[in-house]
Amino acid sequence: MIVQHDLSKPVYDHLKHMIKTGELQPGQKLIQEELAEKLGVSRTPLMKALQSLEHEMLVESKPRRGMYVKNVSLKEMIDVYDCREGIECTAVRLIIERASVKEIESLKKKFSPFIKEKEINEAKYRTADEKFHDMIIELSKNPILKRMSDLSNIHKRVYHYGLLRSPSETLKEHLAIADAIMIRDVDRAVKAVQAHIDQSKKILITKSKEQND
Amino acid sequence: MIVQHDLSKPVYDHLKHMIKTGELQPGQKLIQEELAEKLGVSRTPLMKALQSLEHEMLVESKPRRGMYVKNVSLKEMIDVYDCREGIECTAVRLIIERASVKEIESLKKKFSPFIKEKEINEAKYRTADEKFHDMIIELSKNPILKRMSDLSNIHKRVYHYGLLRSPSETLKEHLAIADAIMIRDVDRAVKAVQAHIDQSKKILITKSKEQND
DNA sequence: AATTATAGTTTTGCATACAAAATACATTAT
DNA sequence: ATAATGTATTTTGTATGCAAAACTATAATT
Repeated sequence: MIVQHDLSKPVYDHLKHMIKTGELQPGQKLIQEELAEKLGVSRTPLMKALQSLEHEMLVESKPRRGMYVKNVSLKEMIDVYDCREGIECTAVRLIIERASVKEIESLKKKFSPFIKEKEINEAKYRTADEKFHDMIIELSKNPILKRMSDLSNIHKRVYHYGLLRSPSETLKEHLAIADAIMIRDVDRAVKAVQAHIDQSKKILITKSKEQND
Repeated sequence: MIVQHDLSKPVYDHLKHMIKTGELQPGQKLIQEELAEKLGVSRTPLMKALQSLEHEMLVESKPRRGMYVKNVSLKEMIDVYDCREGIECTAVRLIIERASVKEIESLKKKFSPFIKEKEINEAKYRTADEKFHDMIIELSKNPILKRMSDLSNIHKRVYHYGLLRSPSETLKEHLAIADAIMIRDVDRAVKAVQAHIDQSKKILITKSKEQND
């Protein structure tokens, strides 16, 4: 038997992946024994992993009823976007304060492959988008901010509602953020982040209104 | 035996209280069997509660070593303050957007008992201070922001470092925040929040520098 | 005397057993 | 046929058993 120091960690990673890929569908009930057997562990480390995912809002616990893959509503998604505005603005402030030129350059590089292209590969762009926002949090070098960001990781599932805006549209905004950070202009960077998030939020609000008709 | 739907909830509350009051001291190791017996439960619901507290950064887990009451460093406290700036600015934005006049008035009322007093009772003021900041989060009516705020609840333990600033000094700032929200002036409210937090952060940074000498 | 080795103890992390709650199913009554 | 009731099954939440890791204390070695 393999000696593991913390079985719940690989289980956590695996479950997260299964949720992200849709192998576990939103709303799906997670039967402990069944899942535990599938992953080859007992219910103890499985539950520990599920609790972590619950804290990240990827999983929902209904007491005495069970655990379910979280079904993210448009309302919640809007709430998440409101939060991210605060989180990312704080992050860019900190980056401008403490990140090196090299680090900031690596930020912009995330999008350089797309600048000259006419037809942007959506999947690739989406990955770059995610990494860009992740990197903003990383470069702020604030572990607590990172944890808060993880808490709203469900925002990455916004794609379940389809791509909100075209890459050509958001690419400009992403570059504007990176450029403002590069010249260490806090006000401009904050405004660029706010504009970027607000635009996407607007789409969500429109969709939300449509849904309620 | 009393029928409980979720034993870990009361255990969680109890532990949180024990940490807040200092019955469990920062840095103290939490021995599972010992604590479980003391609280009259088994290790299973105890561990569930401890994991929740770990996510809130009130408890720290060292793998294979055990759980410890978190010892908050000045560095971390500064990180928390940086985060709270983002969180609370977002909150006041949302409050101005969606809170009723009545709700906003209740915010300011938190400090009305202190306005005319010459000598402010520190303990009472501290409680009002906590409730004021809690209420800012509540009134934003964003459950995810609330969770993020809970994640940085350790900031409430800043008092371990002594009262950072005099009530007479911060009272003005608190009222300025409330007033700006009252007249629904976003820019002013945001600036008031930033000024308030930055002032306290400055003290922390000074203390931190002193410590490193 | 200080450091290392070793035996014994404690404590963690995982697996599992078990009772109570929730759910599914079948039987009866309307 | 539908609703209601009772029974069987599944599943959760808690307790507990057990092996391996970590810790402690004592003895051995330099």
